[in-house]
Amino acid sequence: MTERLTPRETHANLDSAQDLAARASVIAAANGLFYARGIHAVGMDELRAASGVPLKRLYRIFPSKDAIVEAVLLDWRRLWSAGIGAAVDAAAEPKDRLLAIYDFLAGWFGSEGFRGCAFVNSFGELGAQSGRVAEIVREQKAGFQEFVFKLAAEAGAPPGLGPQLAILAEGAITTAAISGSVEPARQARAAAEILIGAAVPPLAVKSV
Amino acid sequence: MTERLTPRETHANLDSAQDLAARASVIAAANGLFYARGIHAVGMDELRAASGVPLKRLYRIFPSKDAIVEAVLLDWRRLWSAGIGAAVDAAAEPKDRLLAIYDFLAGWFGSEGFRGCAFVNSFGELGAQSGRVAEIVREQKAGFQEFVFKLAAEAGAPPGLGPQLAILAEGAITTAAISGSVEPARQARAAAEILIGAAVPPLAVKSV
DNA sequence: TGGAGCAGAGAACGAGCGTTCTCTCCAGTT
DNA sequence: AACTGGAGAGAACGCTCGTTCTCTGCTCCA
Repeated sequence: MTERLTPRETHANLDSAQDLAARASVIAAANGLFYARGIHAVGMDELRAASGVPLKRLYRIFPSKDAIVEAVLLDWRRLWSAGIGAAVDAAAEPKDRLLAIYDFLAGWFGSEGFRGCAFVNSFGELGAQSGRVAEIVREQKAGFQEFVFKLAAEAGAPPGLGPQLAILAEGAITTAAISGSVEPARQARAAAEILIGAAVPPLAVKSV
Repeated sequence: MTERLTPRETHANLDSAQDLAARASVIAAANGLFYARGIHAVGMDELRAASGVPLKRLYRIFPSKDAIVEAVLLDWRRLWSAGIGAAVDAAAEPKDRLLAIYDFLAGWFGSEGFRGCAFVNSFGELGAQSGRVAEIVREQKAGFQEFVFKLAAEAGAPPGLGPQLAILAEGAITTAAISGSVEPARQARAAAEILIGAAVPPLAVKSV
């Protein structure tokens, strides 16, 4: 497994490591720029300047801008899953885990540079032209629906609750993005509490 | 008031009428093309071909493409208000008027060429670059919130219900656009029924 | 130490777009 | 009937952007 490498091979390996670092740098830069300003609005030269990766190397790592867009979408998916997963896992009770979604949203909406759902924005901008973008966005949204669905099931709710809570979250994101207010998160949370209460009668009622 | 016009003035007036017709034709064409494919993706030449209005006249009527975008956004607002207004007015009972929103959405989601909310799409594509676009979209969404708020008030609901129902509608639109399904309208409707029921206890309860 | 090859910087290229210009033709005036 | 003003068609212009190419210089092997 651990073979001897000639100096040239070592050099080649170092190149790969550099490529990996450059790749990460490009994705990080593109992530921020695409989210803040949209995808067409950010040119390759700006990406080069922001990432510090020369154009030549950039095109060696990614065959085209489309490939960068795809990589960034996948990175957004990873970040979103990690963020909301951590927020939900910080709660123990099934109902609190559901409500943690909206608390997570409130924090996000209030954060610097919040500009709505990156997937929805990309879909609006490129979904009609790029099948790959539309596909990734669909997968992301289906994954979130599934995530909420499972949390709802763990709370003992009937299957109808999951989609309702997911729609509330989606609507809160869009509304917050356009209005620039954090309120939609609280409003969605209040609605979710009512829907959860209606779907999962509290045990306390039975014991009374 | 009804002055005599020289033939040249008459001609000038006819020109104005032609401009009006051309304006309507351009907006109608742009409306369909922008919605289906996005705004950057549609060039002025395509707009000329689709509307039948020569480029020269087009630029006499609208100073720039941005002006066309703005006119189309205002047209979308008019169409949306008229559509949802008619749907709501077809119902008499306050609660039914609220629920009519989601039935209207179901019909829209199932219609040919549905691609989500034109305002949200435009906002995602241009909101970061064009302050005017962002402004119109914000106004449109604020207007819809107000519309739902008034309907909720007429149903005797506390002020919290309006935003919740608006968020549900918004979430349903986005979810339907990405998933391509009509289901979100039904799911949002079901959630709305529960929220309305919780906010406005039925009179029947009092009479029992 | 001489040479080979690759990296980086940035110019160059080609396509697409918004906008303007030119040329031709026709309607209406004198 | 000659002329003028404007309309239409489409070429042209200038700019941006994705992508590729060229040139310079450095680093690693013999």
